[in-house]
Amino acid sequence: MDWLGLSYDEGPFLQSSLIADHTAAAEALYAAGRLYACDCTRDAIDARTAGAAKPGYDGFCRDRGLARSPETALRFAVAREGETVVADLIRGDVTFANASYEDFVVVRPNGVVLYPLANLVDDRTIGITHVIRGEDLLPTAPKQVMMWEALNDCAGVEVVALPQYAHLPMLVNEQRKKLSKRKDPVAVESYRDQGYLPEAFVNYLALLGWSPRGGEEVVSRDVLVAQFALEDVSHSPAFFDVKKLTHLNGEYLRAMSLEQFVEAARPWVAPWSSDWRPTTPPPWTKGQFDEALFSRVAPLVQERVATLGEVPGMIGFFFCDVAVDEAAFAKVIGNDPLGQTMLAAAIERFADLDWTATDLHEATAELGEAMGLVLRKAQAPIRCAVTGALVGPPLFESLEILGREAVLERLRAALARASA
RNA sequence: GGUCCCAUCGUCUAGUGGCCUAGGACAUCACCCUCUCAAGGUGGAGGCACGGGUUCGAAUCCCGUUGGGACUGCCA
Repeated sequence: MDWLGLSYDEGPFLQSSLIADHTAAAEALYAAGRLYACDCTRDAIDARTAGAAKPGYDGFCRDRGLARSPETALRFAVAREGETVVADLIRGDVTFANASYEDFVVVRPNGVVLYPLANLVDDRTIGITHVIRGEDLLPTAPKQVMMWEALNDCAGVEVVALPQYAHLPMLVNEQRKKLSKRKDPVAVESYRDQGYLPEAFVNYLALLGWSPRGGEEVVSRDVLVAQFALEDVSHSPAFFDVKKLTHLNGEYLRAMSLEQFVEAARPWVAPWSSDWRPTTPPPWTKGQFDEALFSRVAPLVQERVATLGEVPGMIGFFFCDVAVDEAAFAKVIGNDPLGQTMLAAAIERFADLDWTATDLHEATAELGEAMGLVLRKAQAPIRCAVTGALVGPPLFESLEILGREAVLERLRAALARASA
């Protein structure tokens, strides 16, 4: 929540500190005859209702006039007729038949007030105006409305207006099932760890079930706050699409200034100088890393990554020994005589050359031309020798930044490796 | 089983009776750009679940069907 910049205006409140209120509310309800004692065990209820059309508690103890004891729980006497309406900000009035609710337990035999009532009492005492939660809680909303109104009817209990309810659509997985904390990757921290920006994450989340006016999907937090309305929220479940999140994150990354990008990437490229650090460290050491060098390299990768976690892998060759992609090496150098010739020619040509990206570019093009190779073919062995891979940041800028000595050294090493 | 919710491209959505031969975004495909990869540009394919109504006119309203989901604890 902190990471996402989401904060609260008051609280947090500890439910345990409001226990006296919970008990008082339960007593008031009992005194008003809305709660009754019940000593049925689960087994007894099941035995009684086995084969019945309607499962659940059958109201057996409702009229038995049982006295309260350490063996009795307190159940709420739900009206047998009529209906309860939940005025939902998102879905409108949702009507439930009271008969479809059983007399649910509100207080345990040991006196503990259960969550549904406790939660509701907290809302009343804290002055909650809006209850915004997942759609999965919609079926329990009538119970709360019933109890809320029952409480308002109790003598000596302050009348409090019902809060506004808003039941948000569920977030589902590929199987269209409600997202599960156990089975699905819902940990926000892991997105931070992978290098998603909080602004992008919040932006994407807002897009799930809601859309900004005007059609522009990249919206700042200010616009979000100004435009968002519960009434506009979609009614149907949404699938969390990481691909789209990733795209959006890339847009945010590219929209940053160089300074912002460099700073945002710090935890991934220089974790030792950052308060927070991702679980995967960069392939280089603190001694190998060069802050100034990174600033020069950053523009090369800023528009090529969609998450900050991708940065280290893309620029490792600037700071430490190249991790050679064997398949790539074999393809353009090991098994390709032309590639080796190209390297040899480059070593000679690069020895004395104005060390600028432009000259490097031209020289490589000319070398290739002399061998009948287009530039895309000519640069491949050089790229592989220097960066270890066939894909990466712009080659000639990279060579310029890396410096003549390092480049020549790697070209020679690759050539030696090929003939070994 | 019962109750409730939901139903527009693969995905997220715009759409509140005529502006819809249904718009956008992600993904996807093609082309362009190009030193690789991206980014960017252009274009393509792709959807109103089905059936009845209501109406001069339905993606939009009503009913039904089908499909999906949630809930159904002396857990929170």
